[in-house]
Amino acid sequence: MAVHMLDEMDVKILAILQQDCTRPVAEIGKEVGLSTTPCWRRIQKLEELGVIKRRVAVLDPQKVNAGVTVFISIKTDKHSLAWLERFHAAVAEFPEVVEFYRMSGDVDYLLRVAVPDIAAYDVFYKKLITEVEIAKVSSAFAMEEIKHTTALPLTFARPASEKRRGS
Amino acid sequence: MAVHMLDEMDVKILAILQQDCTRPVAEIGKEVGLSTTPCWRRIQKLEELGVIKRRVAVLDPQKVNAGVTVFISIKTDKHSLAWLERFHAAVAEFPEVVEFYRMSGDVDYLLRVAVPDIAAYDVFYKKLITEVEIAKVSSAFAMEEIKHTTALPLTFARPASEKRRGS
DNA sequence: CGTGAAAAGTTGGCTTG
DNA sequence: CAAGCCAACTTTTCACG
Repeated sequence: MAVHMLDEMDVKILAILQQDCTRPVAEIGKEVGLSTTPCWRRIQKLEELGVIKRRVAVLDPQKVNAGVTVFISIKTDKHSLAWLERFHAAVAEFPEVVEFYRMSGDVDYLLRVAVPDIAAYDVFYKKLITEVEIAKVSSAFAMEEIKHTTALPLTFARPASEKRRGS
Repeated sequence: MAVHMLDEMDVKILAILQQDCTRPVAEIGKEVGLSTTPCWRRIQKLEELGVIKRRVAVLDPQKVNAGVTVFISIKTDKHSLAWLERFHAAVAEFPEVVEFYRMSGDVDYLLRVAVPDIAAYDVFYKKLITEVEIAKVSSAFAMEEIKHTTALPLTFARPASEKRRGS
């Protein structure tokens, strides 16, 4: 699953695209020191390789009535594969569930849920525990979103052949 | 902070754009039953209103070497405003920190961190506790990312004037 | 809201270091 | 093989009815 080999140029391009994918290729090219075509071809390749998964609009949660963020920790006692699969599918179905992880440690699952308000959360919560029976649930509300970015940290992974050359 | 009034049409458009913002306006228009210009004008307005905050490329975490997700819970004992501000700013600075919330309940802060591997997490962790002194920290690793979307649930908030008309 | 045309950007063939 | 040039094509954007 490692990087299929991204060079510094790719990383620069990705950094820009993670910030704003509407910028014209020519402009991006200029910024990274490339003319349009080679820059465009790199972007194509990054898309083919699946490094760029998609391009999406990011909405303001407040303004679309999804401003309340709740983290739900779940412990379960069932561990059969069949149960797991149904559980995963059922939870992932809810559009309110925007993130859903299986965790190590004392909590089995962690979900982040986006809802309009506390009342809506209560409704969601009831739907959830009706649909899937789970041993222990606990909710924690976010009071303030201090940072929330879709931009992943881009560490430049030096190709193996340059391992010993240092930085 | 409420919605500045989105109708069903806006919601349809936003749903599409949250999924894929590269689709031509004409095509989106066709899908929602609108011709190019009015569809375009709606998108413009949604951008002006800040409902659409930005358009970004979503990358594959594995493929850019940021495939390990860790949640860090922090409790603090300091509560002066000055400390808070410095703390927020310092933590938000780290590119590895992709989400950062002030929470209610027994944990004060929750962060989601994206790193290449466990070793890199350790490096990050040390940087973090060096930079900001915090009372209690605990880390939980995500073993599996079952769902992770940037698409918020779009509940159609009916305008006040239609309150009593039902669905 | 629809039409239509100019401006902007994308895409890909062809050439060159 | 990777970069640059250039021209056809697609999409955006906007004035006007």
